[in-house]
Amino acid sequence: MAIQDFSRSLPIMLYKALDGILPKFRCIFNDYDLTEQQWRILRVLWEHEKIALGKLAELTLIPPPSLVGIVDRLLVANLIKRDRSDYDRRVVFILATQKGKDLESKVMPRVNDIYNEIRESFTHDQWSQLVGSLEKISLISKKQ
Amino acid sequence: MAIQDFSRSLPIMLYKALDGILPKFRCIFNDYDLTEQQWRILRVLWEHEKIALGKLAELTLIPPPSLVGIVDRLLVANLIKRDRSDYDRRVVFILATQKGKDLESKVMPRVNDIYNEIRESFTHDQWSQLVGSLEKISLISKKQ
DNA sequence: GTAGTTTAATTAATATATTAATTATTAATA
DNA sequence: TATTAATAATTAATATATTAATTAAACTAC
Repeated sequence: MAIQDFSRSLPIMLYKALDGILPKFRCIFNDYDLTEQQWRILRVLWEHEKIALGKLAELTLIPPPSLVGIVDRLLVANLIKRDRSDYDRRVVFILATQKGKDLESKVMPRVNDIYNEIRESFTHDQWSQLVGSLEKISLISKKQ
Repeated sequence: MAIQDFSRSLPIMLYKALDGILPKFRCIFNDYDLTEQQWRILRVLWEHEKIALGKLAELTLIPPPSLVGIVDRLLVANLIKRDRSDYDRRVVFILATQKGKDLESKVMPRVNDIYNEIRESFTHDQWSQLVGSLEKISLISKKQ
C-alpha cells in the first residue's frame, strides 16, 4: 500500500484530536489549580471511596511510577489520603479528603458542559461509530 | 444529559486508543535507539530537506520548548543538523544528516507494515468515518 | 531613524512519561 | 519451613510536556 501522508497517520490524528479538546478542559482545571492528571485521579476517586494505587493507575491511564509523584503532590494539597491495606501490606489505598470531595460539585458541571458540547456536534450514529472504532484500536496491543 | 462513565469520556478513549497502538511502534523505534518523538522528527525531515523549527513543531505536534531539547539529542546522535537562516536570523532550519537519511529505508517499511495491519482491520467506510470524526474533533479548540 | 510591537527560538521551573531496577510483602513449592 | 517466585509500590535515571519568561531579530508606526 502506498505511503501515506504523515499527518494522516493514526497516531498523529489521535494526538491532534487530543490537542483539539484538551485546552477546553485545561482552562477549567486551571481555575482549581489542578493539572489534567490530578483531575483524572480525583475524577476516579469520586466514584470509588477507596482504591488501590494499581487499580487507580489502570483507570486513570497514568503509569504507576508517575502516579506515585502525582499522589504525593495531591497529598501536599490535602486533596487525598494514603492508607496502607491491613490485609496485604503491599497494597496502598488512595482516598479523597473532604476537600477533595468538595471539588466534585464545582468541577463536574463545567466539565460535563464541555463533554456535551462536543458530543452534540455528532449524530448518535456517528458517535457510536467513533466509540466502537476507538475501542477496537485500544485492544490492538492486547490481542495476540 | 446524564453523567457518563469516565472510561467512556472522549479524552480517555483517545488516550486508550493511543495506548493500544503505540507499543507496536515503540518496539520498532527501540531497535534503532529512537524515542517516539525523535522518530516523528526524522519522519518529517524525510519529507522536507530543510524545515524551520517552528514548522517542525507544528508538523510533529511537539511543543517548541520540548523540541529544542529533542533536537539537541538528535544532534548529539549525529542524525540531524541545525542551520540558522541567512534571511531571517531568528529562524533555525533543521536538516537530516546522511546518517539520519539512511534510517528511512530501515524504519519506514516496518512502520508501514503496522499502519497497514491496523488499517486493514477496518472497512474503507469505517476508516473514512473515523478520519472525519478525528479531524472534526481536532478543530474544536481552533474555532470561535 | 527610533520607540514600541511582534515573532522565532530558547531558557527556566515544574510536572509527567518511560524503562529498568529495587524494596517489601505475599504466594508457591519442594 | 526455608527457598523461590510472584506481586505492589516505589525509586532512579532520562526524556518529554507545560507554562511563563527571556533573548534576539524583524517589523510597524510615527
